[in-house]
Amino acid sequence: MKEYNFKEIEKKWKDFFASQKFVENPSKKNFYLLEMFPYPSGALHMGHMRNYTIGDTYKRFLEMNGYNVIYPMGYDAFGLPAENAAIKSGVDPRKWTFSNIEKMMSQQKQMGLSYQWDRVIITCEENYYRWNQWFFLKFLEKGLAYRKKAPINWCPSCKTVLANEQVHNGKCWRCEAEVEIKSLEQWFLKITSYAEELLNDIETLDWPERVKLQQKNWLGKSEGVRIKFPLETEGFVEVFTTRPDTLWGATFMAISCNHPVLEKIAENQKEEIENLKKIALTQSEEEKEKHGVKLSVKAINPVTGEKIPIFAANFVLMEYGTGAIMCVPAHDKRDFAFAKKYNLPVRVVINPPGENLNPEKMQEAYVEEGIIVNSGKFNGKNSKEAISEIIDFLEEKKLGRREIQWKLRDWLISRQRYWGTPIPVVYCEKCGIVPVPENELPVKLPQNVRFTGSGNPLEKCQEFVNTKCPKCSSPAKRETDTLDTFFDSSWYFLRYLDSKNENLPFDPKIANKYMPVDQYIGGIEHATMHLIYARFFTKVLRDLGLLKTGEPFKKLLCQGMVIKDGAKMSKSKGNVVSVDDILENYGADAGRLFILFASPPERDLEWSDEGIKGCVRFLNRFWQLVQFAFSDEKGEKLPQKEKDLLKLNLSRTIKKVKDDLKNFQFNTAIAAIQELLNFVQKLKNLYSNFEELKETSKILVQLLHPFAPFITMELAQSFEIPLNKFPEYDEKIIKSSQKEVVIQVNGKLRGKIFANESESKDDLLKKALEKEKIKKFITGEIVKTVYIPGKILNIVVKY
RNA sequence: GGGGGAGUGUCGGAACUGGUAUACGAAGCGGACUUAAAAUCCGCUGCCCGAAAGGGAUUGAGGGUUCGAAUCCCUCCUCCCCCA
Repeated sequence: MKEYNFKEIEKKWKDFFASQKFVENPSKKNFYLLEMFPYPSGALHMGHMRNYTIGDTYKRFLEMNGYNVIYPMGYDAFGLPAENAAIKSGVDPRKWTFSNIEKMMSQQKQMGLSYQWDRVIITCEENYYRWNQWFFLKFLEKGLAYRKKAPINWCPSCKTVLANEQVHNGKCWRCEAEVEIKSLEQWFLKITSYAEELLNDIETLDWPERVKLQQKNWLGKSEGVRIKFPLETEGFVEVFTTRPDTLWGATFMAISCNHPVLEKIAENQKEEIENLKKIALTQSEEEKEKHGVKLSVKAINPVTGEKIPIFAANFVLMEYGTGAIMCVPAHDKRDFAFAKKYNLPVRVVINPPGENLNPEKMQEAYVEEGIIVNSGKFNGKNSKEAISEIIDFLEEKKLGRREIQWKLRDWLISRQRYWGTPIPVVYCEKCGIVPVPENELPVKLPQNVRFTGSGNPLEKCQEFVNTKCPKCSSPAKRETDTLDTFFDSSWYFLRYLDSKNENLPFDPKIANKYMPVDQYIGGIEHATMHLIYARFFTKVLRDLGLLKTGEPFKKLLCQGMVIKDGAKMSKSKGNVVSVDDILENYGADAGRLFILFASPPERDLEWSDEGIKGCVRFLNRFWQLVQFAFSDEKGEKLPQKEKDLLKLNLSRTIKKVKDDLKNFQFNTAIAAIQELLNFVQKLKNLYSNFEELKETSKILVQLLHPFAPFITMELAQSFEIPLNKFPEYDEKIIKSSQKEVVIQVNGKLRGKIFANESESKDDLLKKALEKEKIKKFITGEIVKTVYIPGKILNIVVKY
């Protein structure tokens, strides 16, 4: 008998799996299955392996159930690591990236992933990023892209811009110099104009609740009111608040140190305010202490008529709301702390139910809802319920108006980096900002640049920077910023569908046929950024007439992390398991099987070397059994009872595996197959090569195929087992089978009786009472019996 | 600080809609094969009492609803993730 040699088998079939093409059978339904494409950082890690194993298993299952499945793969190839490698070791980012892609692709092929490789896209290739530029121009035309000043992290020693994650405790990650905040003109996309729609459409998505919630929080819609506070001199300052129920308790006001009103009312305090600005810039939100400069001019609380002090404060942002807030120390934590520090009055306007707060004795702000006091005609009302009434009152008196605020900011897409999509605009002294005409795309990334680690290499590349104005042909300069790589990943799923199109990013007819993506699989870390940007992009493309759908991903599965020794795998912890080692030592089938078996997909997966050995053992037993079934070995006849039981178990297992796979419950599906194998093996030990063993093995091979494609493919070829259809089960056999009914006395297990589901309660009770083991617990009068057919009979006895 | 998720044997994890808690796998123990080991195969294996038959307690802690709770409700504890 042939031994199971995974190396030989996997080598034999990997190219076959990698050469699969999408064949559209019009009588079958289409299904678009998508996995998040990787950043080509070097080699696959276990998180990738988990993501793709889930996808490929599901894809094979769908195909066996009669779907045409679109299953593409690509590489998110622009980004910082390539550029950092160039700075560090002088390698060309392009070469670095492509050699990583080659490595990762070969690993993916070794895993047996059956991607349609003819669709592959690599975002750093011209035929991809030119369409980024094309989209940028469309955004510009539609008024959805604009320039404005925005703060960036600047390392004065490396002379470069840093991403947030490259700033560690206010210092540059590479040279540890203090990071400065600089203000630069940068490009933004107006994602905020889609905020309302992005929020409303969340309801239509079949996504995990926690991701939907994270998106809602990220968008951060708050309904409130804009209130005018007159100044004692002249003019007014507007504040935005979601808590107008506390307006009567506003005893001071805080405004941003960049607030324009300061020009008028704080001329004599300029120096103090400048000092405050410095604190605001250098400290991160977390460690920032609340500082304020008391202004000489006071404001008037519009409902109490009281004069209240104004502070320029470092914790009020000009970007959010109106750049000014009303402060209610009694009912807001931050205001309370500030009031204590500067010795400001605290006035209670909301009492907890059944209690009267004493402002002098309060240790902390009372932020909950309660009963309104000290607020004129609203006294005695519930604070939360009264909010809307109070806003009506303010609108009526022309003191304020209803307003909606969002936490969502416009999307900053400028990166002062080389390795990204050049933003296709030109700066001309005469014409200003001029978009590069469509027919001149792509604006190519120059190849001969130097990476010094200081500044953006594009700025120093003269043949790139110097150009002619497309409008007036006078000398002009190119934009040297490149696009955020989230731009690339916001539409890649559309390019897959028509990856070779030379005239358009994709043909709308083709996209409309397959969009939206039916199932998207990826990590939870993308719950906000990528998944919001892609949704936004899709809506814009819909409004450009390129797409019918406004939502890209119908269903989403977020897989958990792969951990080892209780911690996330990372180089610094030294607990990284290499994908190459797994494939080399245990094989792709065993690796896939273990990943799916060890934990349900959405939960974290604890890696275990012992665990994967268990999967190797299972595959070995599986191989041996099927080989034996198709050998010349003779067997005995199965007794009728065993025959029936085998039939029942087959149907039950097929049903369970099918149902579980539909719900991504791979772990229990595999357990069911193992259970079946254990059962069949016991029959084999007793009856050797019994007649039904061949048919049973065939079903086992078919059931296991989506999980372990190599071993099953090899067996299928040897013994002519079709793998194009998922096996079928007989519902009748499952329904009519006898079930073990549990007999309880007062809720405690006292015995078991086999019975049909049609068995009557009285008959079963009679049978139960005949049993000595059960009878002895009936020590009093039977008050009640509860019978769930096929499950339990509970006899309730009174003592 | 805000939001979310999770606590079940020695470990990873099962348990349908409230209905046999611990499926499946790992580890452990015993046996077979072997000169020996590994591999493989067979059997046992959550805890307490008991020689056994059997019985009792048990799903982070405490309480409640119910004939019946890992599952539903309340209070509390611990861990993880995301956002700030």
